[in-house]
Amino acid sequence: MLSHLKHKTEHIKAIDSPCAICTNHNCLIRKNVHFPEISKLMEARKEIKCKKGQQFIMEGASVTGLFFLLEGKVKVIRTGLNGKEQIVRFATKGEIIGHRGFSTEETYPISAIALVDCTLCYFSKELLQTILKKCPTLTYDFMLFYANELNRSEVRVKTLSQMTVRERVIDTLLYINRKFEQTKGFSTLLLSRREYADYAGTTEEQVIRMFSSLKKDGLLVVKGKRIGIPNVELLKKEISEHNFYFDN
DNA sequence: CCATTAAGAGTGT
DNA sequence: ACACTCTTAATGG
Repeated sequence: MLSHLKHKTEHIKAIDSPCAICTNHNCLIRKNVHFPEISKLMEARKEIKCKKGQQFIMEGASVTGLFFLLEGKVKVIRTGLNGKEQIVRFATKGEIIGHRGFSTEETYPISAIALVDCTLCYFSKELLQTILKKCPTLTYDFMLFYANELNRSEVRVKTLSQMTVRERVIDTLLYINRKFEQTKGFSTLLLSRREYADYAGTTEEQVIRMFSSLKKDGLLVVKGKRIGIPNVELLKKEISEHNFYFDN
């Protein structure tokens, strides 16, 4: 996949000053670009193009670095009990991928697969660690990020263990809805029913049945892979009756 | 461009 | 969970 680095014709400007002119203002590196130490990171930055369906992090592989998603959409999965894949989270532009392996782990606990063509910024583990020791605001931003991620995963435990199938599917739909943009009332992220199931912790069939059930109730608009929520507040009410609702 | 095939969606048991 | 039908997307000549 490093062969894509050869094709640099598109972002010639970006090579001189990659992070400073980056439009991705959510990026933690971008936010702290005023630190002189960051320039080392910018120089060592590797831009990786990843095609749809391509896996760029392999579960169990030794950790070499960390990815920032510059453009695209990614699913982060981990292998479940009977080889079933479980979708841990989805990632949009600006998000960090592979951060769990970054800490003290030797190997990545997750796999990451591009859902559309992606552009990734790659930083080596060693370099990032030395920069973090010298750049407190960057380290603080990382800490906030990790704290948020921990909260997210704790909420997830509750969702998966205590919600009904119907509630989990609705929760998944709302999660996708708030995380990804929509055009003309439909989500820009196209997922298979299987992928919805892998996130909601159900089977493909139950997702299909739940979709047609919600469609019948007028809570969901389904046109093939295009999924639309006509009234988000109404759908939220379906799960907020018996559950506290968390935006994560 | 059309035809064949593969993949995914949907439904009943 | 499985088997089956139907629809849609991909491939190849």
